[in-house]
Amino acid sequence: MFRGQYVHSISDNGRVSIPAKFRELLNVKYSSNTIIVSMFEDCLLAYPIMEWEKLESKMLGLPSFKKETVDFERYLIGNASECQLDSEGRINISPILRKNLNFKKSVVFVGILTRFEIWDENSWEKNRESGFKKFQKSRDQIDEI
Amino acid sequence: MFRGQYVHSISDNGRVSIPAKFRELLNVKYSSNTIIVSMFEDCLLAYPIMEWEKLESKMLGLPSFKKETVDFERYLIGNASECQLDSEGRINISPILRKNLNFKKSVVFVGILTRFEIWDENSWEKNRESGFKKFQKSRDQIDEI
DNA sequence: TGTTATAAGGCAGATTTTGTCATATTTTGG
DNA sequence: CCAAAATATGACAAAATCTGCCTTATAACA
Repeated sequence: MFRGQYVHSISDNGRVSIPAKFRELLNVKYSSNTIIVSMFEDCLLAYPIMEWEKLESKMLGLPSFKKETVDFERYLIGNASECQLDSEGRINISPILRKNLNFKKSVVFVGILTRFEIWDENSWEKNRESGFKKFQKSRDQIDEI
Repeated sequence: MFRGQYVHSISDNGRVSIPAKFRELLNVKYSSNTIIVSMFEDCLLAYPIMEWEKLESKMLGLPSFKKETVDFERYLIGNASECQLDSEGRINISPILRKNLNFKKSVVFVGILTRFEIWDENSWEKNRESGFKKFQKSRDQIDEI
């Protein structure tokens, strides 16, 4: 499972290396170094290809002209890009995604079970301040599930 | 699957190159460089010929005099045009479609699984601002499926 | 038929992406 | 605590991609 945080620097042309722990998980558990990176709120969302395909096959079953489907797909699929880790364990983040999320110098990888997020370091710091409050709010609801 | 966004510039006479990733998918998965381009909301909608034909056969099953069928077909089929990618991977967008959608200098390709959309860059920017809100609205509904 | 407009073919430069190597830094194990 | 291994990242070269431009082909029109 993806867990924990790692800060890496991102090059001018958008290349960044994936944390070794995550790479190992991709190799061992998913036997694949292909991931899909998309947007979600204020960060990138990365899935091992296998997990992403589960999501996509759900989508393919939806009524394809329905407004809600289009809005959802346009956002989540429309921002998605497939990445192969290179021999050094790096991927490229497209200029569009970097611009959208204001990626500057350093990014933070945040592992979340079957996926991981990638934040601009500054955004992550800002979000972390309000994060604890959000966490407090969510506590009770989660227990009820 | 078509995914992600790519910004390309469109020439004065309406020629534009299809993103390399999309071209590859057409070659590898669909073994054809013929696509059908039609209109949809504020953008063009492009299908590999094979996917388009699936859509057409669905339509043939619809009650052909029903108001909704006629309206839908008149719009989607009536605006459709077949395009072959040239040796450099480019297609021409007809003057009518360009005028309808106000295509100026740059267009954005948005991959959505079995099809992709083509937006004028300005329209896309405007839409994107409201896009996240729409995505938020659709999230819960999608989860329930 | 000749003229103009539109579409298509193809080359070539600019830019971007990718692959590989090298080096600095961190982690690990004895 | 030190040596060895693993990791992160910078730098450079090679390859791919995009796009402007020029040319040729086709169609539209007077």
